[in-house]
Amino acid sequence: MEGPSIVIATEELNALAKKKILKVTNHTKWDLDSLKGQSLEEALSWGKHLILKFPRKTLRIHFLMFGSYRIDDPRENRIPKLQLDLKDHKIYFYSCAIKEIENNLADYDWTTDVMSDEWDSKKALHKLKDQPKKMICDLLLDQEIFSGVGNIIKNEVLFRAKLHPEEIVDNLTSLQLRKLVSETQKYCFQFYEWKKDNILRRNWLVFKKKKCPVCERELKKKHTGKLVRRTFFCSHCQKKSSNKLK
DNA sequence: GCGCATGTTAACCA
DNA sequence: CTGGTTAACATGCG
Repeated sequence: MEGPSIVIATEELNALAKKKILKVTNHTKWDLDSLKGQSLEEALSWGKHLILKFPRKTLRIHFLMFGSYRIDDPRENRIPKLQLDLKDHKIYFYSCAIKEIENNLADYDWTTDVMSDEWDSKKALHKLKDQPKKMICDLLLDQEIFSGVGNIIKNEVLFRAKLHPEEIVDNLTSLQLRKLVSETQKYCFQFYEWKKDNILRRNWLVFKKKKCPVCERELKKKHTGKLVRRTFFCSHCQKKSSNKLK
């Protein structure tokens, strides 16, 4: 689950804040009995982290690849990692990593969170330039630069910015790098809107696609970069630019 | 039914 | 210490 999906989760959960938790069903390794009688104070997100603040406890939930949550409407034959029963609603978290964290959230730097009001694009640009030999397909997935960006967003951003996934920072102009950063934020918010409207998949331009939507050539599918993550790209529209003017 | 994939961490080894 | 590899986690899809 990627950053924008976590933001949607916080919105759905915040609608249930301040309601007393009547029952806790816990399959994590943490002792969460004390949540009973408390209520969710606030749900926040940092990148792909979902942070649940309770008066005397703070949990961090990471959905990894396969995790999910439901509000009411539980999955059949599945034991949730954590279930919180309120008076009128039940909240279920499935196959996720749940961790109790310190209540002070000062460890989180929201300037790196692409979905945050505090997102600092200049800082991201500098961090890119600090790693001139790295491929941009890897840098986009670096949670210390673009917290919340995942592999789907990476694919779509690279196509929109017309950049080759295996391009290294050194070979890009400052303009191209700024474009990369701005397209990332722009697409993250687009992802968020489409996801809410349930039309995310149908708007993918390259992810899991066969043909380039612009030139109609066959897309390349390759596991790129040091991270070896799946990348769909058009080698005609996303050319390497080794001799660009700086 | 197999193999892979919207992801991260930790153990292990060179 | 650094960097690379592997496993673990656990589910849906083609």
